[in-house]
Amino acid sequence: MKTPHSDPTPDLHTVLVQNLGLAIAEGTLQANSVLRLDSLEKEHNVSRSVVREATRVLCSMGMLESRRRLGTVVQPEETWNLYDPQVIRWRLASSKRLDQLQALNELRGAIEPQAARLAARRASLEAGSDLVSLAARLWAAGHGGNQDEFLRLDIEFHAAVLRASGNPMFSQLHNLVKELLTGRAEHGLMPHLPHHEALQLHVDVASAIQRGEAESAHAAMSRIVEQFVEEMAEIWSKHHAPGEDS
Amino acid sequence: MKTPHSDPTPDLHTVLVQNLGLAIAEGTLQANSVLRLDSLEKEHNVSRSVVREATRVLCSMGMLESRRRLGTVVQPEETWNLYDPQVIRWRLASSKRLDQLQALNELRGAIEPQAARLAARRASLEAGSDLVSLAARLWAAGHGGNQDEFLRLDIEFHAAVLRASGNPMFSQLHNLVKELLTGRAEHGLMPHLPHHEALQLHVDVASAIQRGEAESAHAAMSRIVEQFVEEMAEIWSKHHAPGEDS
DNA sequence: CCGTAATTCAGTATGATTTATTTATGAAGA
DNA sequence: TCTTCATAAATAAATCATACTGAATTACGG
Repeated sequence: MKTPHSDPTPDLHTVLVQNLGLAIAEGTLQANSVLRLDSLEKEHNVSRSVVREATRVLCSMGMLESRRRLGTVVQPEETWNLYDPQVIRWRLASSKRLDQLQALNELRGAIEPQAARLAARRASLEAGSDLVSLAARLWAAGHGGNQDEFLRLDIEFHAAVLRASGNPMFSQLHNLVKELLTGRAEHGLMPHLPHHEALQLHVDVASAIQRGEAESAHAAMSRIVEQFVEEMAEIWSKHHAPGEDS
Repeated sequence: MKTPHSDPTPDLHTVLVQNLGLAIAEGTLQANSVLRLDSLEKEHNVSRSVVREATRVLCSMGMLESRRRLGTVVQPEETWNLYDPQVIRWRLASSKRLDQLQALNELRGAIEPQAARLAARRASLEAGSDLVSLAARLWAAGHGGNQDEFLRLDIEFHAAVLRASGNPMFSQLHNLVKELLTGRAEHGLMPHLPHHEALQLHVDVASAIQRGEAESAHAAMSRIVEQFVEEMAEIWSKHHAPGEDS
């Protein structure tokens, strides 16, 4: 058996996209900087095709714009595709990580309650039951102190609600929520025991959706997100005594 | 003076991205179809580099995935970047236009009220005043029956609120709102005279933001979006007697 | 059944050529 | 002298064509 999780050496253009994307997101490559393709070739020791493909991708993300006779120009943040998964990751990896986290939390705060509301209006009986059972298992895992299982079910629950909204644009944000939840766990910003209220709220969301009570579903989901942010902020402030960062 | 709005012949790779993107969004190229680079070369009469750059871009949008020895495979909708401006346009141009419009309206319904709420908490005095004055001009244009001016100001108003939210991910969605508003106007789905209530609601949003009344701002903006959808649906149903589509 | 070779694509490299755009140039006109 | 405008030169991206590398799959032979 070969090692199951060894990335089989990513393609060169992928690496270059990564490098440039990170540098632009970080600000190392400032807006309005001009890059020339042939210098990128030499700096990164790759061929023109690789450079072209990479820059082309970054152009479509709004991070570059290539103009004849000028070069390819680094674009300001306003034109980036802030919803592109890669851009999100780059921003999370940059020094503006906290700003990005806040933006993502606010986005989540806008989307998830609305998704819950729509789910309550649209979810099939089956989907409703699935959500209720998911919430029950989540509740059990929370009370049983099984952190890994709790995280897994939490992610699955929120993905299920988003999916039940019937709006593909909402469904797609399950990746977002996933990143936020795992991010919180990885950085030790999660309380050892999930708050009882939070557990109950998940159950409330599920049963409201099952019963078609749109406004209750919306309200409960709003509380979940609010609590999430509050908890994170609280534990964050404990961890970070004045004078720290990163 | 040369004609000001003549596109200077788009680059070949751009055209190819467009063609393939449209075909995939439409479903002409179904998920799991396999494309080969050299056949694309011949079919579109372009060189290898053009094909590679185009497919690379579509890969980064999640619409293609290229695998060695296999070819490049068309991906299902779930993996597309539904927030990419190009993808949004392609979906709006496809036969699923109505579904996409609904999804976008629901997204807007989630984002804008939350943006108004945050704007109320964060907007500077100056930004608040600007909003109020913008709303006043909007109100005047609405009452004066100046449709073009009304549309222009409406777009500007919503963009300003999104910007005032302080969340760049929200700000970026001003393009979305713009497309929805202009789309409505272009398709004759706009009442000749904007409803008085709608005009008043815009004023309400602005003054709530100026005063820092987050919940009022949220509520008023919610009503605006609700009304927008209702109006569109109403006029839509009048235009489309039973048995029509397109 | 397993290991090896052949096959088949995408990935990379490189040289030559075309095209759009800016900048420089210069001639005609005020 | 200074403008104006057309024209030419320069530059870097865009395109084309070809060759070569490498990974994954299939076919083959033991």
